[in-house]
Amino acid sequence: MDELDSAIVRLLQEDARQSNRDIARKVGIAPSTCLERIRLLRKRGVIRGYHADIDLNALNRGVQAIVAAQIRPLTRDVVDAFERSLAQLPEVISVFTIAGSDDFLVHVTAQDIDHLHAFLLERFTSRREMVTFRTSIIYQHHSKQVLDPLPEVRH
Amino acid sequence: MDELDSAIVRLLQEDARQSNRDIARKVGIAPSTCLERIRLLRKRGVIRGYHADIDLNALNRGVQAIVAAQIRPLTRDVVDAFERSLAQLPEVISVFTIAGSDDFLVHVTAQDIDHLHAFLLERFTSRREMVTFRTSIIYQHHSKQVLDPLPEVRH
DNA sequence: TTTGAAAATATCGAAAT
DNA sequence: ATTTCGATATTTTCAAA
Repeated sequence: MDELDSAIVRLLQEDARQSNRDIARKVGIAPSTCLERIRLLRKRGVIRGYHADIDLNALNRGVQAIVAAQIRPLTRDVVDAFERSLAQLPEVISVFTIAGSDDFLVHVTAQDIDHLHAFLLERFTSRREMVTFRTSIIYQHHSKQVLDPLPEVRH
Repeated sequence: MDELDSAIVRLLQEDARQSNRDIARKVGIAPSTCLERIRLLRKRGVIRGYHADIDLNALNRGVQAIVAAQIRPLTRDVVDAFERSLAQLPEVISVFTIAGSDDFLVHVTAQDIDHLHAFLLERFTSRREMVTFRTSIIYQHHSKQVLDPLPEVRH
């Protein structure tokens, strides 16, 4: 990851659909070099993928919430099964496994408040491993789409 | 948003860098039609952008945490200023404004635990509007990259 | 890394279904 | 309204320097 790679990564975060040629021009290298660099970044796992960012309203997901969940026992089996089953639910869009009094933060979406309520009653309340969960409606969510590398640690 | 649009949106979520030609072939329409549909989806704001997904470790962001923050007073001025100042911090990658006992969930990243600690001490502890905040280290974060529309509500 | 050339793709207007 | 066609511009891709 030199300066060139960082610049390429930054541009692809800004607009993943711009042409290799444009990226090459902006960072000041030949298109073929740029192409090869992007390939390597992809292969090394630095670039994990390219994804369109879609308006949740257009996906009929007008309501969002964060569910803070506590489960027991915290064994690998139970934790893994819980995570896997969450991942299968269409309403679940992201899961944070965390340390602290809560074990998970689950970012969920639904058509409206009624669907959110029904979803939580059907998929959360009834779980055997669920100890408690608290639901917080999300008023707004702003996510940074372009992240720069943080400065290296001085030795 | 008909079936065709949904299919295009799904494909662009899976891989935003595939060619218009490939997308057209996969959904079974002419490339020119596909191009026009993608343009309209973009124009209508259904597609908000295309972004490369980058490995946080490669960005020197090996540690993640969620900070649940409570601020007062909850006036528009204070809330807006708080959100704006968070957005400027390189460590902050996403902010949820929520209802409930906490007002914000702030997703932050840092080089390591020491930097996270220093960051929180410098940028959170000292704020005048901050009533309390609790920090939870993130062990894992899984985010769905492809979201389908939720079923329409029956009338 | 770059150059250069061929193959693939994007793009647009016009005509057709 | 969508598609097909044709024509051109642009881009990707790779072999060779």
